[in-house]
Amino acid sequence: MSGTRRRVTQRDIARISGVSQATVSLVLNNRLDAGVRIAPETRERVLDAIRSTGYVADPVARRLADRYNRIVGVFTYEPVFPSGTRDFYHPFLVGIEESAERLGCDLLLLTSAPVQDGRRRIFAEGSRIRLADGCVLLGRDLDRGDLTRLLAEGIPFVSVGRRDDAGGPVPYVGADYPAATAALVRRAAALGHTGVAYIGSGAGPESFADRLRGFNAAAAGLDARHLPEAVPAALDAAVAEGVTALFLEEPADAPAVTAWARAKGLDIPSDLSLVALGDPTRPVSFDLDVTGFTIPRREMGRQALDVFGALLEDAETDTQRLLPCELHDGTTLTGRNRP
Amino acid sequence: MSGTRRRVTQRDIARISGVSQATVSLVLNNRLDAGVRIAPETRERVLDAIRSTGYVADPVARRLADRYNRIVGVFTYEPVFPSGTRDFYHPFLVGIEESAERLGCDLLLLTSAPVQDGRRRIFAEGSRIRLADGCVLLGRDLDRGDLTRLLAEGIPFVSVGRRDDAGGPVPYVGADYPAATAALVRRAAALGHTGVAYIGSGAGPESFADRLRGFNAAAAGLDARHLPEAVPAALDAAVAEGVTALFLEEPADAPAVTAWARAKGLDIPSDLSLVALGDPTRPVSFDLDVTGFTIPRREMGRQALDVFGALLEDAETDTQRLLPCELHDGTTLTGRNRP
DNA sequence: TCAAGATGATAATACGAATTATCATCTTGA
DNA sequence: TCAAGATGATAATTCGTATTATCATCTTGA
Repeated sequence: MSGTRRRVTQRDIARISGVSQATVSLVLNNRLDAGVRIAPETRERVLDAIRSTGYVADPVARRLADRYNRIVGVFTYEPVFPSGTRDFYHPFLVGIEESAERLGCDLLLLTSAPVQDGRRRIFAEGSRIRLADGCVLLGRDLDRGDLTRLLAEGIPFVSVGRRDDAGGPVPYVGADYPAATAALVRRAAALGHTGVAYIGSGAGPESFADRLRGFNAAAAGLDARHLPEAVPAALDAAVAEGVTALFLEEPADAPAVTAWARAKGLDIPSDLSLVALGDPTRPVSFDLDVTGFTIPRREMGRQALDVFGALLEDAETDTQRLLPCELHDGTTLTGRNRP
Repeated sequence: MSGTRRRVTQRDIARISGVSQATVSLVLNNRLDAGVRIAPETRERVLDAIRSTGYVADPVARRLADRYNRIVGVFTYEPVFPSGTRDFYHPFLVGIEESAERLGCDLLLLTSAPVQDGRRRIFAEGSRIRLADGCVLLGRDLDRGDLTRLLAEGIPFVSVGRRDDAGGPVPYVGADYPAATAALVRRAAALGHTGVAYIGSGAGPESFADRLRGFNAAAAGLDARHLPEAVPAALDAAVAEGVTALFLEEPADAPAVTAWARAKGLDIPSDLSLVALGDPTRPVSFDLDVTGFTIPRREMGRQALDVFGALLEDAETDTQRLLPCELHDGTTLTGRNRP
């Protein structure tokens, strides 16, 4: 390469067009306030120099001066391009990218955030979050401390997925798990199921708690129970007590549950119905078309950036949104005819 | 938001411990050079203040004082998170991310680049390519004009995939298609195939031309032909003239070719062998385990950033690298026993 | 006793852009 | 003709950190 290359700076533009650095800055920011005046022909001269050099402000310097860069940080609590969960996270990113393109923003993948205790922390030493105008957070369970600090420092951000308050309301675009889960429970009830079970912790990440809440609300009149883990012993007991429909918090558990059922000589769905509360977070190869609902991942990503844009511009928006999930008619939930 | 709590700065630390800001910086960076001396007890005092306040250097300011902003632009000629080609581009990004994390760089996805004539252009009006220290280019066919201009302007960049000169040598990390293709042709020859055909344009992107070149080189003594398109008529003719092994430039065409063969009553591989020259760029669901080679995508991404780092630091490196492809033993290339 | 060297810390400045206060110069109107 | 206002541009400063040149002060040794 031709020796040492230096960025083109405002000083360079100033020298080329015969004005001061301050003038260049004023032209660039299109300042038209009272008190700031630039002669049209001077403005043109500066703009010409900018065009001919392709000058772009150094985002680092801009941030130091507290300006925006049209850069959105994307922070995930796992590697951004994970191998295992990529199929799950990919649609979110597709949506995010779509909106970014529309908004004319670039995405900064916060890859240099070091991994501590097996997961990333936003505010680890040297985190470059401040390079971006703010960030979008992706991941199943975010660190509560991170959220609190983001709020406290006034850094604009949006979570993909509903979040509980963290020292203040957290902006998010989530999926309406309670509604979707409740709808499926009601469908099961309408099909004659009276013994239903929720399989999964129902605690930890908000998305788990939300599902369980929806389940409990809709199962009020039924014989409902909650199995924190999909272990054979618990499943055995539930079935023995008359449970005929299982609701899976983690759809990736479906193969394991199916295997158990097969071993027990139970047919799905004629003996036992199976409902998946969402999409599998791990890739599973599976032959059953499980009834359940689909998380509007792409749309969540898209709207997350919309909310983010509104936050930056202090525009009025609904900063806490729950999007409806689409119910999926599979083959694993059928009518209950036995007495 | 709870008022604006100002960051703790070196100035604050300096005030607390009764020294100058410069001293704080020296202590922080643990400078022990000749000419820089800090009394142990002063150092302790400063460190105490740092510990008690939880001070962390502002990465933005730190970078401003640096020559580089440690941002690597990632430019793709299609959306970075495409739906259709995701499985193909994904591994490159994984590798790029890995190296970025190691280098302490952040990745800026240039999603704001406007699409013109159906593809993105680097140097459009308002291009933000100069936000970063340089960039990594991804895509099957890059715009020659863009490459020329990048070279002319001395912007550090590395192409993922080999590129022809564009007014100068283009730094790249590519896959050695000629070698891999030639190896497979030789293997076919060793298995008794004498009539072989290359299916695909063999022109346009460098990766296509490279494959055809490798094919022709290794097929010198055979009855070789080149079918620019995988259309039935051409395939019929080739087979009629004694071709027994097909080499697919675009592995995603495999299902179409297989369907044609099936319709003609040709069995793969007993009547006709099939070789895939790389990985499918589009997702295909397919039941055959096609013999061919695999592009070292992750490693290409990784090394691309290594080269990029070397370019930035004017370090000596091989800036044009071809990585070997791994041959994949499938079930579609077998011995030819007929006379 | 006094110059030479060692020691410890600081002032000044750079990095690149944004902003405010200020300064010339030119128009007016009376 | 001259003060008041309009016009156009700039010098100086800010953001937080890193670095270099410089400056006191204190030890030595002869």
